[in-house]
Amino acid sequence: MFRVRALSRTLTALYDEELRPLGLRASQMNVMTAVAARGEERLSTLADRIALEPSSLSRILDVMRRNGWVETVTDPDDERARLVRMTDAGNALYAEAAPLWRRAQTRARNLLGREDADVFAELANRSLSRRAP
Amino acid sequence: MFRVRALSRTLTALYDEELRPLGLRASQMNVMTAVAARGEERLSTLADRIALEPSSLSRILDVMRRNGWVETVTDPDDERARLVRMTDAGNALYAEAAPLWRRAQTRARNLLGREDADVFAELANRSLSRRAP
DNA sequence: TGACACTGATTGTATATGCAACTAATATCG
DNA sequence: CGATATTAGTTGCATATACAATCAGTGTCA
Repeated sequence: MFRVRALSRTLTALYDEELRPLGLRASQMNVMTAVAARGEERLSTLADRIALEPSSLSRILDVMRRNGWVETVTDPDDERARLVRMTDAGNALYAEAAPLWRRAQTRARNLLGREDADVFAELANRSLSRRAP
Repeated sequence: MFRVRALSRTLTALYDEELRPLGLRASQMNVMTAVAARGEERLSTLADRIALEPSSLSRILDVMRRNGWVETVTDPDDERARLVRMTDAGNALYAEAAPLWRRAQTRARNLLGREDADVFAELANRSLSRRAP
């Protein structure tokens, strides 16, 4: 547990370092990747998909909205819900971030060891899908 | 990377939940375990050992000190340095936390899958020892 | 349809975390 | 020795994260 947390801190620092030139953080990249992949999506659905509490996601979106990378609109089908979507600026940034992200991935793989990284990803996938009964 | 972070959040929530009756958090348990294992130790050494920035550790220790679980004294051999040690209250709490911790461990192993958990721990160990060149 | 339960999101509060800047103390070098 | 570089911690600032409480819509059921 301590190990997973330490690894999480270490990897986050590594990715943050690579993304710093764009003023983007790992947590935001996480959200951005999810939004970019799905297009418009509800906050709660998104939160669930990336294993974040809605309240945490709400806070992260505040920052991203302030930076003009995403926007949130009220769902016309349910006025309680908010739909999250990328802005043009967000998409542009996302494209810029891709190579930096890949560089971070490479560094992370080197840190973990090339084969171990795959095993790791696989295990994490299984664990996370098993989560949330 | 997202997966490691998600797993870290998930596990942290699980451990926090078990430890909540004692008002203890996973991050604090991490520090407490390290201090209990080593006895008196410098903040910077401790920080390095658990892969935390000194500034982060400093903040965590503030809370723990406020709760009376640890104390920090100036190192007589180097007045810049601070030595961290457990208090009696801290040791008592640590003992109380042990069974809750074990319960959390069990739940975590079930979540990860018994064998996978071992592989995971092993991989994380290797990665972390490889860290910090 | 009107009261009440339920759901989606936000906000209050607290801790965690890290980088950069700063302070205090020690080490180093001319 | 004294100026300077280095090192140990702390603090300012910003973000991340979660739980609990709250607010605002929706749904349900008598």
